Amino acid sequence: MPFSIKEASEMLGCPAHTIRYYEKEGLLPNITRDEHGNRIFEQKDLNWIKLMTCFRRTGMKVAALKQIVNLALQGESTIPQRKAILEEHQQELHRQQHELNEAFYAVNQKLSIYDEIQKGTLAPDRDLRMDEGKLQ
Amino acid sequence: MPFSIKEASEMLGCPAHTIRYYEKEGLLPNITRDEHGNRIFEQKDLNWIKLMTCFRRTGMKVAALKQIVNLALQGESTIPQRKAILEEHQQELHRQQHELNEAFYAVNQKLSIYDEIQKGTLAPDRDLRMDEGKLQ
DNA sequence: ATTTGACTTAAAGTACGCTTTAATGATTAT
DNA sequence: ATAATCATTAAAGCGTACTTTAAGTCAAAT
Repeated sequence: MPFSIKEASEMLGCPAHTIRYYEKEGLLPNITRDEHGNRIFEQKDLNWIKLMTCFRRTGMKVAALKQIVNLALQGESTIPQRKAILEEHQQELHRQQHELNEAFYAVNQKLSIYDEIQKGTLAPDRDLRMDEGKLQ
Repeated sequence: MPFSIKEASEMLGCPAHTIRYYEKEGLLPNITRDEHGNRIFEQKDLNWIKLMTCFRRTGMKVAALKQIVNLALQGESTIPQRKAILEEHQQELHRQQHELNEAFYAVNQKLSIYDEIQKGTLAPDRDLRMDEGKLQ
């Protein structure tokens, strides 16, 4: 059940150096060590790292994650603050969803313009243009 | 119909310095100048900048945008390469959508765990844990 | 025995995308 | 006339998140 940093790294798809970096930054407060000082990862640690990387990949800053951890370590009374941080990230996710939708629209439009040029349906001089007004 | 850099900046919600930086990097090849060397932005320029920032905000690198522009300047024969770049970005958008969905799930779950702790429905010692197995 | 490989640390380096600074010039307002 | 406001450039600086390097410890394999 316990894993080495290499195993953890492989299971998570996350470089061992990055895991050490996260621990140093205070994102992983409960990683124990064996008799040689080597890190031991349990399943719950992997789950926590998964959560951290999930939030990181969607743009939450290391400093914000650190803050959540620090608050959690102070106990239940800090739940309102933690909630506020997560709700802020939820907002950020909504913003990203909006940007993603716009980008999907734009890339699809560009690709179909290319198709039309290649089929000869469209004059070829629109290379550096958007179709006016369609992108908010 | 023509705009100063300040007007463009305000209309786009993008710092003037950033617009200059994009031009210097070759992302905006067709910006003309007035008799004093000041940039003049037309609606089509604004549309193009909008497209560039849309792609940038979703993680496309400045170098990739530059490459698209360079290819477009070489004419219609480069459409296949441009298409390839855009299709790669489309893949990237799908990856981001997946990450966004995971993050939405995780943040919602965390928030409802907080709610349950506050309502007394859940024991309060799960602060640093994910609910096992629910996040892929 | 010694080589191989996994682990440790602290610190320096890198990539990227701006952002700020500094030095200068022109137009408009008072 | 002079100050404020807008513009220009090149270059330096910055923030973030790693990533790499260097130097070392330990245990198993040859």
